[in-house]
Amino acid sequence: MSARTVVNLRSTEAPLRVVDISKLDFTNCPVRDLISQIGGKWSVLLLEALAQRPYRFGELRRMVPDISQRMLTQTLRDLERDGYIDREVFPTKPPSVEYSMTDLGRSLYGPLAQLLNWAEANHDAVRAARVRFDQSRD
Amino acid sequence: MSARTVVNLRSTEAPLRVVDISKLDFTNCPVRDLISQIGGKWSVLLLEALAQRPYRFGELRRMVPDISQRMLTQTLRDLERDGYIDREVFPTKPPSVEYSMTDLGRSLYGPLAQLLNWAEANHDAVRAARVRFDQSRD
DNA sequence: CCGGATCCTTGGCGATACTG
DNA sequence: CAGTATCGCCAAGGATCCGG
Repeated sequence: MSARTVVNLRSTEAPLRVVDISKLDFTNCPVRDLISQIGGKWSVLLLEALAQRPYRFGELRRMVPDISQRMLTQTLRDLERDGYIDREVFPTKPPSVEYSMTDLGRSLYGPLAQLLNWAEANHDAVRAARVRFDQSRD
Repeated sequence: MSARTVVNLRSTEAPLRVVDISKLDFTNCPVRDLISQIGGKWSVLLLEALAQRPYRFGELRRMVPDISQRMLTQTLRDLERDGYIDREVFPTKPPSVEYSMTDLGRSLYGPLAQLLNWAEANHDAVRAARVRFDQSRD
């Protein structure tokens, strides 16, 4: 494909994002890669918790009562693997493990928090749109 | 639960997000609600495309060759239902349908674009973290 | 050209039981 | 306390055919 459509998005204040539409093939795409990870059911919740301060495994488990032990372990491992959080084992008896955010994780949490704030601020608008849509199709 | 931990997150510049940990039960949570929607496999991609300019169904289909017709229809309907995009039918022959962003959609795309920019800027760091993690467990 | 209907596969996630 | 291992469900998503 020779012709490429490169568009520089502009809002009223600043360019938002430069996108090459023809390159959005999305095989091994960074955007897809990140979204699919934090799109998991518990990732954002755990990132929010650990953005506040470090927590131990059991603390997180109690804070999120409806998460299964399996998913807590798995989600924490995935976040650790991507470099967003650190895992430190204290050789106490019984052993305890503390999770904390890395610099990369805090860097992610900046733009992520903006999106979460948007979600809270506009939740009513979205729900109203849904009601309108559902009613208009009887 | 009487004792609540309300923390005001602060980076070096500004408060990022005020979170009440004990309220993060996440049943009917706006954050979960939005993330689970745009966390779909194609939502962000279509939002990016339509943030540039309106497109017709067939155009989107050609732009994203690996999406199935079914998922294109379904994702567009979900985005329309949430009020992010508009759908306009032109009674031509054969009929054509054009999709375009609403004001709400553009408002969402602001913070979303910031996150996507972060994803692109830090993709290498994340992939490096993964390699380190995988190698350290042999 | 657009999209609904149907069938099928995959993987995310929960539940439970078991170790160091 | 902090995991691991195993099983099974179910919704997301792909393939294909049909219909206006």
